[in-house]
Amino acid sequence: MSKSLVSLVMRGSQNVSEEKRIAVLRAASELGYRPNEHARALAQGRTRTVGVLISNLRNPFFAEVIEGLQEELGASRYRTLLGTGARDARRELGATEAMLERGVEGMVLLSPEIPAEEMTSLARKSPTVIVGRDMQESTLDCVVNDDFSGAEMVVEHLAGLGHERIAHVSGGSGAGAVARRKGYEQAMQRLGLDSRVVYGEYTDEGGYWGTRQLLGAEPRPTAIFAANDFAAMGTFVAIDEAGLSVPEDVSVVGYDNTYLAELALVSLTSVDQPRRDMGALAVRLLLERIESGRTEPRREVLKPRLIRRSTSAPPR
Amino acid sequence: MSKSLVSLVMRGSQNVSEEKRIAVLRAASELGYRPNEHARALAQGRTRTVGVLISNLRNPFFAEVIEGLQEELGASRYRTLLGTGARDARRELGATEAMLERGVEGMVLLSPEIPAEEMTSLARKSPTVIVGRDMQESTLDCVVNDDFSGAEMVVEHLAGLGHERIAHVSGGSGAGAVARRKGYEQAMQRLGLDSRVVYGEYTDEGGYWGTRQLLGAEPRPTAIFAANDFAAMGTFVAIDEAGLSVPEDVSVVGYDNTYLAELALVSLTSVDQPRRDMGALAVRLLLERIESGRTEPRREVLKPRLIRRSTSAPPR
DNA sequence: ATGAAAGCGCTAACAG
DNA sequence: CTGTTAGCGCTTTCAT
Repeated sequence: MSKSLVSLVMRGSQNVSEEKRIAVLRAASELGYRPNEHARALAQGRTRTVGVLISNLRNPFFAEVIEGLQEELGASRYRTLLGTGARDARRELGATEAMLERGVEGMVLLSPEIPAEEMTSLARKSPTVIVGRDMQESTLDCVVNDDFSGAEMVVEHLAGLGHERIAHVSGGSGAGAVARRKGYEQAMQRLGLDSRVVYGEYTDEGGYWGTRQLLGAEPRPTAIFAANDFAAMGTFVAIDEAGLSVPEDVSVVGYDNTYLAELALVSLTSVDQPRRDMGALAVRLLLERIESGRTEPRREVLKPRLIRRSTSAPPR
Repeated sequence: MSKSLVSLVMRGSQNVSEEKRIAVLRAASELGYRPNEHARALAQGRTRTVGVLISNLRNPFFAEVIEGLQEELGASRYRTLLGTGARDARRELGATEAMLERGVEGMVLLSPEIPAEEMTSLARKSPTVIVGRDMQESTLDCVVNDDFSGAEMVVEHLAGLGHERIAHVSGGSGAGAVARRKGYEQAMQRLGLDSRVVYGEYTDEGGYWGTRQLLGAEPRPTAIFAANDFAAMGTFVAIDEAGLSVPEDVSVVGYDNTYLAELALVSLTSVDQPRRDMGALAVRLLLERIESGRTEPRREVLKPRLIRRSTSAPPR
């Protein structure tokens, strides 16, 4: 019973007699034997592991993306190596470096803050795909949702309910915020309505202050498209403070369809990004590079969908 | 310029001439050299890595625990290996197995669902500490918050405001739910008040249905202690449906002080667990086992604190 | 201060 | 079908 025999058994080779196989497996479990990944990686020169960088663990957006990711990865018999960035570009880079030292064969970066140039040089070292941050003219693969058309859907939905004064609290410099604003503006224009945008942020404070501005001027909007669900939470507060109510006086729509939107207390109409699909697609792109050696960049834009809930209704 | 020289330089040994050191470093950066963790781990026979199992990525509770964890780990020059369980005991076990194969020197499990026996046998293979799940009479280390006294604090707070009919929507079989209920009951009894507990869950639905029961019977409570913040969200809905308002008619207090509680829209009085500290403490316990070889189990119980916000006020 | 050589636990030819 | 042998890239004695 030599090492190679054990090795064959552990990898489930066909060329082993049933007798030996059983003997090996029993011995292994009795001795509590566990194969050593490091030795294996070293000998094989590969790891079948891909690194996944979570820029910010607090963002509930990622959980589902990662589920989609891991499912697809598991199906291809790859393992995952998770890293975190604490939403700081330097730490993110440190995390990618650590992953590379651990021999990942490729990386998926979830909404990284890493500057574009550094990203390009990263991608030269190892196949890389970005999720949730648009890399327009890059050599990198990315998968994003179509913020532009998501915003259009919001406007169409509200206009369809009869709203004309539809305002937008933007997401400032957040990921996708510009596309959401542009989608809003273009849809408004197409429908012959006047745009009204105030600067905000992807936070409830941002939504709050933006909405205060909107409600402070006449004529006030009958509907507000908040840059994301968090901002929408702030919008509610400002509306309430103004003595108005949702959706009777003002309709509110968010973006991202986080579980905030799902809470019965909130029941926010919002735009859903296909998170699991985004994760799965990212893996497929990555494996194309790893296994088929594709090199020309691809940019996948997934269609979001509007989830109607209680915060949008026809104007009075 | 031999391999050993390079090795010395890479680890910053003193016994290298300045000349050679520079030469090596320059060559390394020119060639894009990156040390191979696997080879290193194999040669050294150790990894300076600890595994961290996140049972459920969706739970926002973990982000801060992990920050505390990683900070403390970094300070001791250890690295982190993250694994996820998707709140399923079998997957969690699979994840721990994968970590072990990757040679972690110990593990921190965050609110794992793994059955107690399996956990014990796990801990025999590798030093292990549990965070967020109480292992009363176990051979394992654990760090938890004091759910019992947290619940007492809630009751004292509400009683201090003048409430007498204080009800509790329990967390059913969730982690810490029993201790929270007992703390509530004991504090009520000590204050000479009648307990009223309905069975719930750690979800907004659980809070909703529990609260409906409470409000359906006379005399209705003037304050409700929900098992956690999510349940409190459901409590709000039920109170609203009953035509009552918070905190005028009914005060509400949650537990965990998640960011839900912080949202201006919610502004929920809640009990805060010292999450970062819990993470840091877990690491210290683990390192004691790894480096000092401690074997007798320790159970650390951290005091939570009450965060007063807008949902608790004196009764009418 | 630097180089040579052995070996960590495994896999991958190759031989039997 | 099973055993032998030679590395994978690094660290670690031990010489020089």
